[in-house]
Amino acid sequence: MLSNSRSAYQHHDHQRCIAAALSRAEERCAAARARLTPIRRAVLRLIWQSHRPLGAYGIVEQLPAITGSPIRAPSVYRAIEFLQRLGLIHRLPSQNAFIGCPFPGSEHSDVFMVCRRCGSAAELSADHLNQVIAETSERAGFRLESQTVELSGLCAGCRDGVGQQ
Amino acid sequence: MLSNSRSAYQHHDHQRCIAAALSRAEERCAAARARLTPIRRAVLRLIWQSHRPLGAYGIVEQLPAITGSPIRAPSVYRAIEFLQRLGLIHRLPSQNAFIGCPFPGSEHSDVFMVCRRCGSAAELSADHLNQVIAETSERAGFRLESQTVELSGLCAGCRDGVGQQ
DNA sequence: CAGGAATTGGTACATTATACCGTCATATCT
DNA sequence: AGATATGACGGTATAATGTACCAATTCCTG
Repeated sequence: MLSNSRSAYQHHDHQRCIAAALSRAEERCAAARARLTPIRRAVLRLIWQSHRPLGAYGIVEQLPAITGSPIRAPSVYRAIEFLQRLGLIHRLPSQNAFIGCPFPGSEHSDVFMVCRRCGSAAELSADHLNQVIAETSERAGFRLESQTVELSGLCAGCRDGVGQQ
Repeated sequence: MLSNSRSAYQHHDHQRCIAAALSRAEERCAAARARLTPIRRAVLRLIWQSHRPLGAYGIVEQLPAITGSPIRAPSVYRAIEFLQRLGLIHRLPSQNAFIGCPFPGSEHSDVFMVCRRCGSAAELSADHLNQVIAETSERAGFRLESQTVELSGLCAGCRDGVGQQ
């Protein structure tokens, strides 16, 4: 079972999180012969700034602090689309927001646990769960192609009253 | 396992679908001492017009044909909120659209199978799947409160090339 | 270097959703 | 029935999210 629920919900060296994500992104881009341009890199860094999903216009607001000059919505959405295509970020439909993927490149299907108190989202890819989803679809005569699973509730920290925020 | 995948994806007497949905709505409202006003009823009927999720502004456009006079967005959203609160409709976050719930009142958690070809969405509540989701959350230290599961793929009809649309 | 593809800049606009306030209807209590 | 509280609706304006389009620039490759 792949999961980043530890680091998403508990104290950790988040600078390492960011650095690791950017490093994985470099790899992915090299492998795909795609360019991690300054804008794309800045958008990815911003999305990784925390483990809380970030909206497109939140990015638009915060980008100038990184790039120096304002970047408009279309450019941000283009960067987002690129990062999504490479599997570096995911979109959480219920929030109109984006979150960094902790294991891009590895085959996995999206399951997100979103804490309603601290807002952090952890990603998880559990073979058993995926298998049951596949079986359930199959039994209903449905040919499953992709899935979005968003679980809402309380993360470990917030449940015990020691949440980060 | 509760599911309406038969009727959602195959030929059936859809007028009965609508009538049954409205009848269930009457019951729910009576039980909750809530009022199924003409607007709310018309919105519910429109959403049940097909098994394809319908957006709020699609409703705004089509409402005059039922009510006779134009109804603006805020009124539609108010009706939607009411119907959601009573569990009569669900929102599909990835589509910004709404779909009638085939089994309101009964305890269930939302799993939707959305056909990318015909656009129809069936709802399903599989005990086993729900249990595995609960277990997976638990194991990750997450206290699950609610869930949204959207499966995308091909329904039985479209898979076999005999889809309704 | 030339040519083509990819990327970005920027305006305008489309789509989805909500804040706000005034009015009207309904239910309840006396 | 009349007073009053609550709920529902009408309607304007605006917020928030997302896209179409075209021009300008940058980058790669022959």
